Order: sequence, then C-alpha cells, then structure tokens
Amino acid sequence: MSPIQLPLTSEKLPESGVEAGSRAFCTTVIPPLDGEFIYEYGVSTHGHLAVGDVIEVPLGRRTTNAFIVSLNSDKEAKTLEQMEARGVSIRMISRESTSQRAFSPQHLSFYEWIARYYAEPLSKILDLAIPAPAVTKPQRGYRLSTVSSLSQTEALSLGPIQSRVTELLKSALDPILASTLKSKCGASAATLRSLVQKNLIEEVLIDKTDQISASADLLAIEAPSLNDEQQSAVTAIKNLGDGFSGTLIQGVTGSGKTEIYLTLILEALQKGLSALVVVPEIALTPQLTERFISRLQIPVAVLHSSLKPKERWRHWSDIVSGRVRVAIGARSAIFAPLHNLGLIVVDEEHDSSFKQGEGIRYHARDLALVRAKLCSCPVILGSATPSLESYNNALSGKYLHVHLRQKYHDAAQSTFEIVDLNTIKPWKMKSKSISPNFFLGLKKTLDKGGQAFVLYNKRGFASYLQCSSCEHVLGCPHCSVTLTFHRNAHSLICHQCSFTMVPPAICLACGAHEKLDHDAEPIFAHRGSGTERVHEELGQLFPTARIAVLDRDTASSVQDYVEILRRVREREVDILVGTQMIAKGHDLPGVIFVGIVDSDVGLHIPDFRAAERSFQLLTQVAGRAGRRSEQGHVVLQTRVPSHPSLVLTASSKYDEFAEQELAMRKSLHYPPFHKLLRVIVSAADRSVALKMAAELAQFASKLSEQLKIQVLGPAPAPIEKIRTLWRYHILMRSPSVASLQHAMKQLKRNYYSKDDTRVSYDLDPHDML
DNA sequence: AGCACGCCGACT
DNA sequence: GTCGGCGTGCTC
Repeated sequence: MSPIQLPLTSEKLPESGVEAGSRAFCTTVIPPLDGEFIYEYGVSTHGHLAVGDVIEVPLGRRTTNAFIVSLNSDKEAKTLEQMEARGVSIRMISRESTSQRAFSPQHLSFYEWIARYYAEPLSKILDLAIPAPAVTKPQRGYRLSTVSSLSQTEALSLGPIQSRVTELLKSALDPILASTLKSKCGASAATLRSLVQKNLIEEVLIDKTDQISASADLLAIEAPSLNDEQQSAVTAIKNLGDGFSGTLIQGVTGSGKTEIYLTLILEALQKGLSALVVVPEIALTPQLTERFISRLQIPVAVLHSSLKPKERWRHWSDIVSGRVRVAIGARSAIFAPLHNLGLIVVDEEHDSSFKQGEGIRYHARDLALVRAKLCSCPVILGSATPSLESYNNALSGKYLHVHLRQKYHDAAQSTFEIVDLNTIKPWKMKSKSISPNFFLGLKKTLDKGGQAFVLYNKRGFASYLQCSSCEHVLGCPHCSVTLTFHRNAHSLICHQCSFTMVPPAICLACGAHEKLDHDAEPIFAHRGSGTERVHEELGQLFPTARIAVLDRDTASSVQDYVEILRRVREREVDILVGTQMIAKGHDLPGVIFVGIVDSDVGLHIPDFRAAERSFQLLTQVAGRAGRRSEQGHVVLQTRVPSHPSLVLTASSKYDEFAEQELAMRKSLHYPPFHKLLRVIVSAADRSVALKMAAELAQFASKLSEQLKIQVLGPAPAPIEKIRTLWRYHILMRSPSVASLQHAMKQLKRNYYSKDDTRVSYDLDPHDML
C-alpha cells in the first residue's frame, strides 16, 4: 500500500455534481450489515452532508444509523443505474436526520485499508472502530423567569419544594438541569410545570455538546531538562522530518521514554498538528494520564475500556470536531479520528494486549505503522524489550533505532542470581517453592526495610488435584485442561472457561473417599502451585511481613488493582506476590528485591513466541528492582538454568537474545521473516470439526500451488477443547503477506461459521493455543 | 442486527 | 379454524 496524502480539510467539502434543483445521493455503510446502501437526500440537506457523517436512514420498516462513505460521485451514478435496472427504488434519508460527524475521508481510507488487509467488509471495521453514535440531545433545564421577577408575596404562596427550587435557581448563575432539581429539591415534573405557569421560572434547553472531554485543570508541571541521551534522541527524531518515519526507542523502565514522547508531542502541537498515544491498559495507568494532561495543559481525550457508551462518543466527537488534539488510549484508540496527525506513539510496543484476541484480530502497533504511512507522520515505538518484529525492522534500517542506556536517576545495575532447582535437595528448600538463596535475598531486603516483588505467573493454590488412589486428574468438563484449585475461593476453577465446582470429597473415577482418620493422606494430592500457595509459604517464612497478592483473583477490577498498588507505593506492603500483572506497575522506588519463583512458566508451551514472551516478562519484572538509591537484586529459580531466555535476562543482554532468537526464527521460517495465517475450526462434534478442517486445508493446499504458501495441518489445537468445542487448526506460512491475504479471502468465501461449526481466521497470530 | 414472511403444532 | 414456534431472506 503506497502512502496516500489526502486533503486535510474535509469539513463540508463542496458537493460536486449537485446542480440546483437536481437530486443528490449518498452511499452509506450500515453496520452490522455487509455491503453498501444508497440513499437520496433532500434539497434542504444539500451542502450539509459530508463523507464520515452519521445520518438516520429508513431501512426496511425501521430507521437506523448509516455512515456516509461517498456522495455524488461517479459511484452513486453507477449504483443508481444498477438499482434502476433491478427495479429497486432509492429511499430518502430520514426527514429530521441530524448528521453527526464520525470521521473524515482520511480516516475512511485507513479503515478501508484495514478492511482489505483482514479481508473483512468495511462495515465490520466501522463497527469495531467507531463507538455507537449517541445523540447528545439538549437537556431540559430551568432558570428564573426574566419576564416577572420573584416578589415576596408570591414566594409566600409557594410550597416548600417550590421555594427550594426558586432558592436554588436564585443562587445559581446558570440554568439548572431538570434532573438536578428533581434529585436535589425533590421537585416533580408537575411542580416545575406549575412554577413555569406561575411565570416564576422558565424552561431552557441546555446543550452539553460544547463540553470538552478531559479538561486540563491539573497543575502545570514544568518540563524537566532532558539528559544527553534524551536530547540526542529528540534531535535525531526531529531530523527525520515531518513525513512518515519509524523510530524504535529501546530503553529500560526509568530511562525517560515518556519525557521524549512529551517533548515531541508538544513540538507537534506547536505546529498545529495532533498526536495519538497508544498504551497497554490505559485504565491501569492513571498517573500516566495525569502526567500528560499536566504537562500538555490542553484537553486530552482518554479512551479506555471502562467508558460508558455516551462518554465514549463524547470523547470521539471532541476528537473529530478538532476540539481535542491529543488522544491517549488502549488498543482501540488507534482508530481515534484525529486530524492532521503529527505523531503516533506506541508505548510498551511489545505488549501482547495490542493484539485483539477475537473477531477482527488486529494489532494496534501494526496499524499504527499503517496509519502513520497513510497520513505521512512519524511513529515512535517504545519498549525496554522490543518485539522481535520491531527490533528486526530497526536492525534492517527500516526504523531509526534509539538506545537509552542511562537510567534516569543513575540507579546501579541490579545483580542477578540464577538458582538451579535441580541441584537443591527438597529438604534443603526453605519451603516447597522457596530456595535458600531466594529466602536469603528476601530476608536481607526486609531486614533493611526494603520492599520485594515475587513473580509467579500462575494463579491459584494448586495447578490441579490428583486422586492418590487411582491417579485420576480432575479436569474441566467443558475444556481439555485441568481444574486449578483456588483455596481462598474454596473452588476448582477452569482457567479457560471459568467453570467452577466445589472440590469433591470422593474421586469421581474410582470412588475413593476421604478417610476419617486424621493422619491419613488426603484423597486428592495437590500438584503444582500458584500465587496463593506462595503467599502462604511466604507468610510462614516471614510471619511479620505484610504480604499482598496481585493477580486476576485479587484484582478483578481496575479499582482493586489501583488500590493494591497504592498500598505498595505507600509502603503498607512489604512483599507483593503476583502474576505478570506485577510487571506493569509504575515507578515503585522502594522495591529492591525481585524473586521469580518459577522462571519456566510459559517457556514450554507450544508457541514459537514462548521464549520471546518469557524473556520480556522476566526482564520487565526484573526491571522493577533497584531504583534510585539502592542496588537491586534479582533471583530467578529455574529447572532449565541454561535456557537463553533466562541467561540473557540475567545478564541483561536483550540484543544478544534478540539476535539469537531472530536467527532461529529465520531458519525455521517463522515471523518476522515469514508471515502466518492461522485458521481455527471448532465444533461440538469432534469429527465434524476435523472434517471441515481437513476440507479447508485441502482447499488451501490447492491455492498454495499458485501462491507461495505452505500449508501445515490440520492438527488438533494445543488446547483441543474449549467450552465444549473441539478445535483443529491449520497454519499457513508465506514470505508474502499478500499471498496469505489472497488465500484468506478465498477461504473466507467458502468456509465460515455457520450452524454448529465455527471458523476463525487470524492473520499474524500471536496466540497459538 | 431487526423484522418480515412462511409453513407446521396446541389452543381461546 | 387461529396463535405462535423460529428457519430463511432482505434491507438501498
């Protein structure tokens, strides 16, 4: 796709081809319907509609929202002919349709690019990208009547509620919403109506559309001066010019990436351009948002998943109207309709949350590159542990590669210690999972008043339960995975489908039951462990330490998460045990020890990205140790002490790891050198799924004869059954994305979800389970 | 997605 | 004889 530069001012483009008195037509897309629909609009609307407007149109017997994608071009003329030939009559848009802007032509070409890339109808992309347009109708409000002012005698004749209303209105400068008067004064609609009739108050409509998303009422922060590295990074990026360019900023946590972003964003704003910042899980980083607003001192749209539909639309329309020129948000913020983009930033670009896991499985980082190309602006990717895709692009010179080696506060490099669990006799362990050296490091830290992070990327108390009489393992009835024992919830939980049951007292396979004898071995043995278990062990080893757990069980909401991190920051917690969630928290200067209970979790899963992800997680969490004054210490427990993910984490050699891993990827024809397309076929009936998968694979093989693609499979997916559906997958591989796209298009035509069989397509898959 | 039409089973 | 089940198909 070649970069396209479109005219930047789309506002109310003159409608070509509309002569006075002639008829006007527009082509629309109506999610979730595929295809396009053409409508006529009346003379009074001429000149008031534009591409990107949402209008109300009749569709069958109802009315619905439609996005205008074209108007009065050759396209309409052609469609009209076809329609006429088929005897279909074109309908008029709704009479009182008030158009709202949802996007402009440049945005549309971005959305169309995505539709082509993923071989999906445009309507699906618009549905995904654009929040539901919420009509922000003016709200009813009241103010004191200007016609006749309130006299004493009239006031006396009022009831208590009526007086309260007038008193409140008297003290207010602006009109007050009817809903506020109702809740504050207990006024009913009838009360208000009677006051209006007495000519004491009058009704006004309050239009809230002028309100701005997030106002900049935070105290301004002065820009800290940049260090040499930051300054030269800024200069180098500026030297790339205003057109498209990619930059990878590789710098550890605390090396000051954010300050570089802010400097360049301010630069863009001064040129009258706008900026888009995409971060993983914005809701989890309120400090970051505050920092942006404080530093920029202009309204910033914050797009996160917990916005209510109306709020979401408000932010969206503030952006599309140009009132807001900076947007910061999670994955889907990549669609935000900013005009005249001067910069796109993808922070923590390696983060897996940028990849959508279902439906249209887009990747926000990849789309950021596409968008930057389409609108000719620079894009910056930042990470301490870049994805191999980005790193490879930096190596090959496609991106400018910037290193930040200096830690902001001159913190000393942490020391690393690999503990080989194979060499430690079980009775030498301080507890089931804690080795003597782990214990020692933790103890030293606590003794001098430091804080510790303990990573264990597994939830629950025991990975599974096994009958000690017949060896039966308790599995999920709906999925091909074991049930994890969660002791706090006193439940067996399926981590795949959330199926939950009370641990049984009798083995379901052999009927063995708990012996009454107290000393007897419990019928079910606990196999494997998790955060809950380590929490318990640490509690026994350090009875006076204050220990908190951070994982999906203890932090099910954003508020819980923020609260736990607050307790850590305020030093109410000495040891924080958690899953990968602890790797993301922000700037906690008291942490000097990081212990990794089992570095091998996730290393042996059948996924070519396992080593990369493992390296990233270990490095990220290790980076939490030792800020500011104190040198950090990291202990990694493992059973594969020579694994590169581990060794190179411990020696802080990202580049070496990346180069080794890239060499392997290259020789095995994996991304980023080859592209992948994964198709998953699932059905309640195993043989139905296999049959369809086999047919699909055969069809793909036929396509592969002309295209440069290799077809692997069908094979059972690593997790064979999820939610009672049996899963088979086919993997296609090619050096050319275009070939895979072409194949995907053909396949989608013939194989799609229907009845009892589901087919899902994942171009550039990240999850192989 | 709605909302029709449409063709087979139990009821005022 | 109707009310209503949800299968198929269309909406400019």
